[in-house]
Amino acid sequence: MDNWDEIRTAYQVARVGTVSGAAAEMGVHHATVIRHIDALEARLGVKLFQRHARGYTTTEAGLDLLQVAQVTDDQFTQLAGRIKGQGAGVSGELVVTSLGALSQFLTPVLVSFQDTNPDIRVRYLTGDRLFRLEYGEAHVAIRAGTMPDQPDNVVQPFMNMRVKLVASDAYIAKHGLPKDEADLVNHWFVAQDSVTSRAPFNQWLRTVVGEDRIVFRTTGNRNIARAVVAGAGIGFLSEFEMECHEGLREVFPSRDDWSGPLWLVTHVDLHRTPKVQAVLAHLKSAAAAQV
Amino acid sequence: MDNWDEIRTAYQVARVGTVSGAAAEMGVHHATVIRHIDALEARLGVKLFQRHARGYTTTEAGLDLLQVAQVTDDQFTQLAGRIKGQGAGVSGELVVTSLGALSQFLTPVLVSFQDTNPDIRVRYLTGDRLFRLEYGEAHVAIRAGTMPDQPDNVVQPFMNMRVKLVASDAYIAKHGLPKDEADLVNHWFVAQDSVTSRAPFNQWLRTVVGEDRIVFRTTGNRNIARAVVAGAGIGFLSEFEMECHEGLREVFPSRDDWSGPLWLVTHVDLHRTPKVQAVLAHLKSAAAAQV
DNA sequence: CAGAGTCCGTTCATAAATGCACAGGACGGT
DNA sequence: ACCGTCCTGTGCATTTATGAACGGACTCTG
Repeated sequence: MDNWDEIRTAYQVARVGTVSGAAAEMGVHHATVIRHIDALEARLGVKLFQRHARGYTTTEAGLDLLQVAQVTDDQFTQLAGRIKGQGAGVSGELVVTSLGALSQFLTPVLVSFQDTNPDIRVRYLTGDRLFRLEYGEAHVAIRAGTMPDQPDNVVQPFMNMRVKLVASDAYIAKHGLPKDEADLVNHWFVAQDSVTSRAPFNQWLRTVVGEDRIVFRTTGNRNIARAVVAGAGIGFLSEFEMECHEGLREVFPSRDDWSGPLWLVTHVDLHRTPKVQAVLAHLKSAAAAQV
Repeated sequence: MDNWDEIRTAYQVARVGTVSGAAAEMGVHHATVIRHIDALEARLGVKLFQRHARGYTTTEAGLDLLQVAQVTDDQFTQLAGRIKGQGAGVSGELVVTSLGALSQFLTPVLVSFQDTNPDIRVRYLTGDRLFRLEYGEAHVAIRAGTMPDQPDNVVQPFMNMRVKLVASDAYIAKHGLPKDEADLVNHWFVAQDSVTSRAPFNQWLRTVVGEDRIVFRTTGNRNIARAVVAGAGIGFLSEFEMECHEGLREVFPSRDDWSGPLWLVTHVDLHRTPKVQAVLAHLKSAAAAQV
């Protein structure tokens, strides 16, 4: 049973009772209606209507079709209403993904967004795996590093992820503070496990101190923070992450070339929707307040 | 929400996940699928899918459409099955209409037809008003008189409605039996109220005896029979009607030119269906058994 | 009984949807 | 790293569906 348009035509004829009336209802020529009915009946092998000069009368099969198509028409109308309304309002699911390092900052922001938009259901995804916008896995992604330039993505600058070079009180008691930048080579460091990390502060660290000075490598910012707290060495931590650990002290003033930009990335198909626009505005105002 | 075919296309894309797959499923070119989706999204103002090189992923709106259209597809499939099967089998309603005079003969025939086809629901309509085949009011009509020649009707000879000239015992006791045809002018008659009746026996009666000899006119064969039983005069009764009244005797041998032919009439749209064919065969075999 | 108003059905010109071919991009296996 | 495969997207030729117009039949009403 393909060709749903013919069913719709037959439905209108059954409802109105005449070919002309159905044609006017649908805004097409009555010859089109006749052709649709003829084609549908030929395919089914059963007459749906009895033709006479006063109009078309349904047979039993036509009556059956009328009842089924009536339900379909109602459901499609409701569907159209839902879909159109859904595009307009700020409701439904909102999926945001980011680096795990940002959860400390993003979570309260998203909670307050949900608070001002009660119809929103937030899903905040962080993970090793990159959640891909083009597969519909997220509405908004927050990416770090160089500006993404995927063709289907809309990219906006978000904020700078400022990092600080910190050490625990235990480490300082044992090794002291670095006197200046040149003194760093005499200290021990905690860093990302991936040697090829393209984060600017990691690249800076690789150029300033040798690889052999990095005595503790691990995956994930959370583990790095734990290692620094435990006194394994000096490490880069985001300012958000510092706040939730005790006994950490900045060992060196922040340099501008450590901080990498963060990008708000949305898929072009979703970018214009009010929902995405609302969350983007909320995120940007939160970023402005942060500075 | 017009253009149900585009909904169907979107449904297939949502189900399969790729434009190419949906196109193959529907037997059309994938460019057609893309155009349908674009048109539907433009009309709704909302993206139904996120496009990427690996296929199409549903948005929330697309998922909603998928669920609604899934139901629709099921219902249309079931509908097609019902309609096709209904054309094939002998079931559902069967509407037969005839002169009221034939009910004595037709009713048991139709009962036995329903007995051998338990899925049939018989509606046997008799009435003053002519039930019209072209409006779908009946599947089969039994008509008397000259052969109907409406263009959309299929006409078959059915049987001869034989009538007998009868009188009640009470009448015979009072007026005696007519000796021969010429003696009829000395008797009294019961006949149809409509002077213009074109039934052959009525025309014969009008030529043989004068109008003044018809002392009792009424409408409907049933009332004529009652009048004859009551002794109002001699009258024409069908052989079926004679059987259900006591004290009636034939006063004159039947003439061939009294009997008018009966016709089985069906609408051309319904004539080829097994249901109509089955009841036609049943009626004709019953007529053959009658003779 | 006649005329006006509807409605269906068919033919031909036109507009619209479809199919085709090709290009470009992404992914996976070798 | 390269090649093959599968996917989407677009311009152009063609088929298909649609629209316009006319004729015929019926019904209702005055």
